[in-house]
Amino acid sequence: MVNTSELPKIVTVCGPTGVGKTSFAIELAKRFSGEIVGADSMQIYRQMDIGTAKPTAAERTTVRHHMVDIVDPNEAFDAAAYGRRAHQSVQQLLEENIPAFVVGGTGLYIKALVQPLFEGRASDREVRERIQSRLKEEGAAALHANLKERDPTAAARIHPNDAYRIQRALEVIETTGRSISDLHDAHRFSKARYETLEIGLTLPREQLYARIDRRVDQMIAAGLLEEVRGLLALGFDPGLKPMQSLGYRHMVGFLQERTSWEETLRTLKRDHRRYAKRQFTWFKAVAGMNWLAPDQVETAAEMVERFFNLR
RNA sequence: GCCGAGGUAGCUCAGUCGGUAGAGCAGGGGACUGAAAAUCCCCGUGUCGGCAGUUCGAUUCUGUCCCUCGGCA
Repeated sequence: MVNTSELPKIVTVCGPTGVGKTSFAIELAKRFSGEIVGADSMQIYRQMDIGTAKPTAAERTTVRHHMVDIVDPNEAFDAAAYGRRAHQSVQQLLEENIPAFVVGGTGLYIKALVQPLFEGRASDREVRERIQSRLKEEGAAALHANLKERDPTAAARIHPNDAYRIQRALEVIETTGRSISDLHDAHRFSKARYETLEIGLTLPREQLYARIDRRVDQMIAAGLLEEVRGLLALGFDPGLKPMQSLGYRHMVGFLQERTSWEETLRTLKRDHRRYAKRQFTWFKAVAGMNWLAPDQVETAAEMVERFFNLR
């Protein structure tokens, strides 16, 4: 058993898209004169505001936000980079004695902050491109078969259709000379950087889905289509990672006349719902999660007080 | 009121020459260690509109009632 009492304390607030994390967290952080560290894989991108439901300028004046608007859409970024940079932000807050509230819906990012990922190395472009072209030519099944020879444990864990993970496993072998399964087995998320109070926001499925539908309509009304048109005009390629995310890929599909407007809205809402469901699956598996409704700020505040031993 | 068509999974429908049923969409569950708003896996029991009759057995045939949609009055 790891003694966590020595670790610095932070509060995390997570939950599915559209549940109301932003206003909840701002209200909570305000009471403790804390600051927010975003844990959202899309809000990190500048110029992508409407589709990512980024906190407004006013909200960010009320409570200072970190890890939002930190890279351009065409810059490389990933969970490990997030873990490093978010850790720096939190360190700084701790030094200044400011309570840190890590808020967002990207489970892997929160994990990468609290329990750093295994020591690997970002795959260099050459290796990644080589594997990608092999994937294109030979297909996922062939690469899976190849992985089975080089790292049978990983091959057993990864489904033959899961092209991304097959690719990653091969990358790790080529960049580190070791198998990803060995590295994982040695790592196992055994060390934590912080002691956390984990708050998960939830709502009955029906209510959440109604909120999501409404929120998508609001994004459209706020000019999501124009935002995407602007990004394209600035030269950002539709193939860029953030351009493949919810909302952005849908607007691109419409602009390229692949889908009607009606179909675009339908799939956009549907895909948001499916995303929310996947987030639930992730967060449900987090041990020690304290589930609350988004209007239970009061309860959350009491939990935070106890957590920080403020009374 | 009469004539016609139909009432089967949340929605749109298929089907059973009588042995209690299946697709698409929607939805649900799960995985997740440097692309994670990504990627991947698994999941279809529903008074076959109600009641009665025929039958060993009816969602399937017959009768009747209810409802929906057309057309005619």
